[in-house]
Amino acid sequence: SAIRPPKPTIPKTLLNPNDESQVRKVEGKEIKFNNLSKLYWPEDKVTKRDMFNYYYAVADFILPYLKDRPLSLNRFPGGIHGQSFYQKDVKGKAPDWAKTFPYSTSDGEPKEYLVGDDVATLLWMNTLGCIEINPWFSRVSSPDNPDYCVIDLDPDKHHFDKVIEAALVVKKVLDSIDVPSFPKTSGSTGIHIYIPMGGKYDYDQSQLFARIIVGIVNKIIPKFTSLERMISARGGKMYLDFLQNRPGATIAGPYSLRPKPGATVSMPLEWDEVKPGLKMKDFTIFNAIERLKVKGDIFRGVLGKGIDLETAILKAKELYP
DNA sequence: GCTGTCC
DNA sequence: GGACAGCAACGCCGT
DNA sequence: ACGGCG
Ligand SMILES: [Mn+2]
Ligand SMILES: [Mn+2]
Repeated sequence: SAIRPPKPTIPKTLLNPNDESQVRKVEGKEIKFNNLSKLYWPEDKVTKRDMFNYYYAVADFILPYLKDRPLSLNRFPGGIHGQSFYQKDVKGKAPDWAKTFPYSTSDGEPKEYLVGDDVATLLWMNTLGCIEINPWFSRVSSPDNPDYCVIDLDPDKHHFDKVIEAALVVKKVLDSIDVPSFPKTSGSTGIHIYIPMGGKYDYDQSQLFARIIVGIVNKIIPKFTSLERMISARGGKMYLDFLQNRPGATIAGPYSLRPKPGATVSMPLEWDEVKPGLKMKDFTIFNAIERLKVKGDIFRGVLGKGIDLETAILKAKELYP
């Protein structure tokens, strides 16, 4: 029979429930785990140890979405209510076995992103206080060509039910032009809708496509959605964020924990689950693993064959002149 | 959260 | 060992 | 040149 990738499995927990500091070899790579009883989500009594055990358990499911992607680190060393900060440059700081991706900022300083690879890299990133995972939309082998386009629904003050309503309009528009789409909760307030691009186009083209789609959606539901970047110009409406499709920009990836009360997870959904009654807190560190056991990874189409942009844009122009 | 420095 | 200080994004675009 | 934005 054909060789196929091994089915994802869920291992036993990595860390014992007692010791505050533990050292483990993960696939031959040594990682130190400290302050394991620190309450990262105090309201939910979820500790840093729980976070490591979660990511270790779901690693098989998450890693395809991290492998070969530069990672923006969003660090919460003091837990979800502590001071947080971003970090991109890990030059000279990552373990020697970790992969990195060189880049330079406008001032010309040579720097290096951490690059997603294996479970050791994932857990080392977690030791820095990275609760959530923010991977690029493209991989180092082709950094200018995203694997997917994202439509990011940012509700501001709107109820989650309105996000669901907007998501279903996005779905209807994409269906009408025969473009596949994959929704997930953000774990914070919104919904992310991914469209597979297959690395065939660049970020400008991907963003232009997202702009076309949200333009159509906004024409259908102008009363509560906006395309304005400036918050003050949105008039309290939900932001249909297409600008996130640009080099170096990120959103929390699938199965990522979020630094929010409830210890929510950015959870991939079936479209038939996107309906009134769906709640952000339906998916948390407490039930995500059980759901993965039952449903498996329902998001992999995102990394599959990309759409044909010319055909899709033509159909859109035809149907929505 | 980690590293290096200083006592 | 313990107490510290220092350090940890980025580019676009409107004004 | 600065600040808002994600
Ligand atoms: Mn968002
Ligand atoms: Mn956004």
